[in-house]
Amino acid sequence: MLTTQTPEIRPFKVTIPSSFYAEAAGSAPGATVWYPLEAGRQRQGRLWSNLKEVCDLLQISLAGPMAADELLFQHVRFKTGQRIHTIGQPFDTLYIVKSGFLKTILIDDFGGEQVLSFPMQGDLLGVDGIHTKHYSSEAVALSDCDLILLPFNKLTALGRVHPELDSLMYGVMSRELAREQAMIGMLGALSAEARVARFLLSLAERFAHMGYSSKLFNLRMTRHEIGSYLGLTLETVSRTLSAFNEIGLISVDQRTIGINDPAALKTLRRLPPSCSRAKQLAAAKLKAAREPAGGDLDSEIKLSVLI
Amino acid sequence: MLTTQTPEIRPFKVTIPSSFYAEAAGSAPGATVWYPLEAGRQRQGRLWSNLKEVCDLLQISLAGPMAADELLFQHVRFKTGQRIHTIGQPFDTLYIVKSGFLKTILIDDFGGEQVLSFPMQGDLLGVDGIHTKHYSSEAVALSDCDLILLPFNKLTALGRVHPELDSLMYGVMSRELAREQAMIGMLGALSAEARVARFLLSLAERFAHMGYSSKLFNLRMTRHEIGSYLGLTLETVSRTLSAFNEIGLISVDQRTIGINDPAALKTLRRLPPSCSRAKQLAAAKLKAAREPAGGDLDSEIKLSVLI
DNA sequence: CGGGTCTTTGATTAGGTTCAATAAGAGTGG
DNA sequence: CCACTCTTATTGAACCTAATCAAAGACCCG
Repeated sequence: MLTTQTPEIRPFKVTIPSSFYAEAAGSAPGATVWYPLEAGRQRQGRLWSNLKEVCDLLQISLAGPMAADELLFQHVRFKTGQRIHTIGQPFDTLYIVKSGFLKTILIDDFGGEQVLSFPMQGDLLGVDGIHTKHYSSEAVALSDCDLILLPFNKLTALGRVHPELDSLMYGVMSRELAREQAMIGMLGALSAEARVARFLLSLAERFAHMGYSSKLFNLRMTRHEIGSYLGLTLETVSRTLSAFNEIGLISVDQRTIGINDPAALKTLRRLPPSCSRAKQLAAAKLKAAREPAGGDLDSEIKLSVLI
Repeated sequence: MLTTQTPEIRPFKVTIPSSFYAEAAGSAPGATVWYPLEAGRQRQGRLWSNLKEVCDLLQISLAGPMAADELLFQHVRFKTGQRIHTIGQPFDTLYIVKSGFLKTILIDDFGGEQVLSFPMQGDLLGVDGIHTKHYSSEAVALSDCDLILLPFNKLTALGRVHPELDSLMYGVMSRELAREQAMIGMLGALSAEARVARFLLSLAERFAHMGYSSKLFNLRMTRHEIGSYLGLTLETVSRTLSAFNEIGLISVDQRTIGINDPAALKTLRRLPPSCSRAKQLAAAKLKAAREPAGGDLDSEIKLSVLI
């Protein structure tokens, strides 16, 4: 299962040749330059980050004095649709999202993809690969992305020189774990509406933290991907969004979402019947139509409903 | 939310006074004795484990030579029903399960508990507390338990002396993360029957790994707890178990489970209609009764439905 | 413009929850 | 030891949420 090399056909291929990673082994810990940059590749934007930038990005405060600019971490860019890593691929590096939006997925026993998370700025990718030395999930760019490389063997080697790195990693992994626990809690206990509401709120919070508006933003993912993430179908997601829109909690226009009533979204457990009233009425009509008790009115209704 | 000190009344109280943990801070890294054992407490059984035992328990192979018996880890025993840690409690130590069975839970926005996992031999507890310095979940003993203490500040301090410890921790945390991802995948995608089937199989595997029978074992948790864990109601769990029993996949007698057809359980997606036949027949009857094409029966039914 | 994907909305159905009643243990105290 | 209670488990019936099936509209991109 873990050895699958994902024979599926995908829209894009990873453009970084494996040789790009090949030189990771065998250089001294603490070296300031890790990988020769391939000639002419991805020169736009900042290509390196120091430890401070990495910590800021991860929102982790590093105890003790930092190793300043001694440690540099290389960036890589991915275009929309590209895979960062695939299931079963040998694990060697972690990634921190500097900018852009991604999804991580699991391929279930037959072919269907299950969305696990939507990483964005400050999130860490690839942690699931440490244990088995193979990635157990797949990461795909939903927009053009700028990722910071954290080659894992380098990281552990550096951990011996700069122990604060290990603390940093513990913190990040623990946060990830707690986040997944919250996700499990949500999937286990909440209704469809509550899931969608919380999803929107969590997006809003994350956008706010990145300096974007928490009141108005664009979804980078499809309804299908949202549904997969929330354990719902795309139709249910769409309907729920429409319902929220109708009662004014949010404003929906395709992938543009306006958050109008965050408080209501936060406390929402089930949708007040006022909005599903139409549905209920229709159901009542049908019911009434099925039990005619004799009468012309009844037949009329039956017609209007059935035609 | 995280600051909740769990005001709920619980059947048991933690018997270890907080002063037991108070001396964790401020001792030298690498010390072989960490905590004074309270006089007369829990002397039965082995009280200390060395690093090798810990690694064996965690099923993690430690690269490089081990620090032999220099590092000793203290055990603590908990009785059935006791809480190991609660939500919001300051984080200071990790626990490895040496023997016994537990559950970890989340308390959702109103009071209901959501089961996150059923830790047993070799599992690690408390990792979710590292990031915020407060446990974000609660662990409860489902049977008498023997846990190994891993005071976290000691662990990080020791990591500087014995870097293999950090690798060990990365591996364990990564495994935990991958496990939770699989859980999310399951909750998002599988039917009730498939969830129960997988749950039984995973229990069987874990029992087998501990040297117990994978064909016959006792559940340590209630139907309610299983349901919470799987995102189902206790009734659904009970019914599914009964259905599996009826078609011979398993044998159920209260909490004693016999696994008869592991292969079928593994590949099961939805239950073959043969077993829900009774349900279908009943439904068909009702349907037939509801559409009698005119007659006295109609009014009768209407009455019974509307009143 | 046309073909693709994505989204919305409707109608129907099925799987799972809820409510309810009963039964079986386990523990407690007389 | 038995009656009593409390928790846990089983089973039935009705209801309801969300999935499924289906069709049409919106958007994007070559």
